[in-house]
Amino acid sequence: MKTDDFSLENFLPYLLNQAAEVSSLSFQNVYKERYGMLRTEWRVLFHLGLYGQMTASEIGARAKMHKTKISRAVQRLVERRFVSRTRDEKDRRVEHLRLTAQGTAAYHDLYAVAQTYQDQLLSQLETREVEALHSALTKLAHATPMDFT
Amino acid sequence: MKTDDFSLENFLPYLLNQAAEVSSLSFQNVYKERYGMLRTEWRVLFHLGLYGQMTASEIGARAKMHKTKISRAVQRLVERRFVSRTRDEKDRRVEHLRLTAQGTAAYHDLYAVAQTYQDQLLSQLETREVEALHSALTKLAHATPMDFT
DNA sequence: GCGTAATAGTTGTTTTTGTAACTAACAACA
DNA sequence: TGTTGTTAGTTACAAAAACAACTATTACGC
Repeated sequence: MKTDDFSLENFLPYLLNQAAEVSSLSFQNVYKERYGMLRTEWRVLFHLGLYGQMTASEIGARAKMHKTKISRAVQRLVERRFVSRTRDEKDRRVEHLRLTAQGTAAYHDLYAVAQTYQDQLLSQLETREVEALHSALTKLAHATPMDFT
Repeated sequence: MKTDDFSLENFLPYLLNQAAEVSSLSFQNVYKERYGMLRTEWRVLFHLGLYGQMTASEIGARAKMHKTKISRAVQRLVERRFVSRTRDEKDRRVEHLRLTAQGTAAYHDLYAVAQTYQDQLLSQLETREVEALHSALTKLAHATPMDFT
């Protein structure tokens, strides 16, 4: 399908960024105000909440976040007692991360908010839009970058 | 429609951000390498290219960009002779921005790239996905933020 | 007109991110 | 073993974004 009426408003990267920004904002306010977290920290928290114990690399691979981002996010989460780290016995380069009790509480709280929020977001859309949106975004998020140079 | 299988991978803000990041990257490389532009600058350029002469405020309103971002983007674009500014005669607070010849050339070049890029992106999707994606993103991008506090 | 508020845009300072270089630990293999 | 390469994670520095305070100009109410 060729784009004939190309303009800024339907340039996909632009539109995606705008939609992402707008739809992230309200949730961002919650984890920021309640727990003083940044986006990177919230992501790490959710990964640990959903998948249990993980290493920084594993989180990075799954979330497509650079390791320095994760390193700093983990550092702050540890400082604030949301996450604990333990060195691996076999391979002493590796650190296992897990939520503390406080981290788990925060996770559960934010999880509930996220779910409510998601429902509100999706209620603005029709069922067929939701389905197509989901599959389209998943494809795009996993697409390999193209080379234009 | 209630979300029952809620997880990180289908949390809309998260998914949107990932898709936006991935799909922006390749195009970002082009305007960065060819013209040394940042995302904010590229956006301003495209607004001026598409809509002709505009003021900074008008661009801000349309692109939902904060005025400081625009101010600095314009500053750099003017320095590099992509954009020219002229004070309004009636209201001397206002500046009218427009592309220079060089700016227009860059715009046309990037416009072509964007169009090709868009076609490649959309070719990964099915027609019904493209349509639903577009309408869903437009709705989300213009939705009013919710309050959770 | 005069004081106050509003608007357009800029500047300064602090956070956050990006990039690259780094340390520490392990692996592979001559 | 010892040398080379790889991987996990950190740190340091530069680039960019966010936020607040600022100047200049116009609008408004009286």
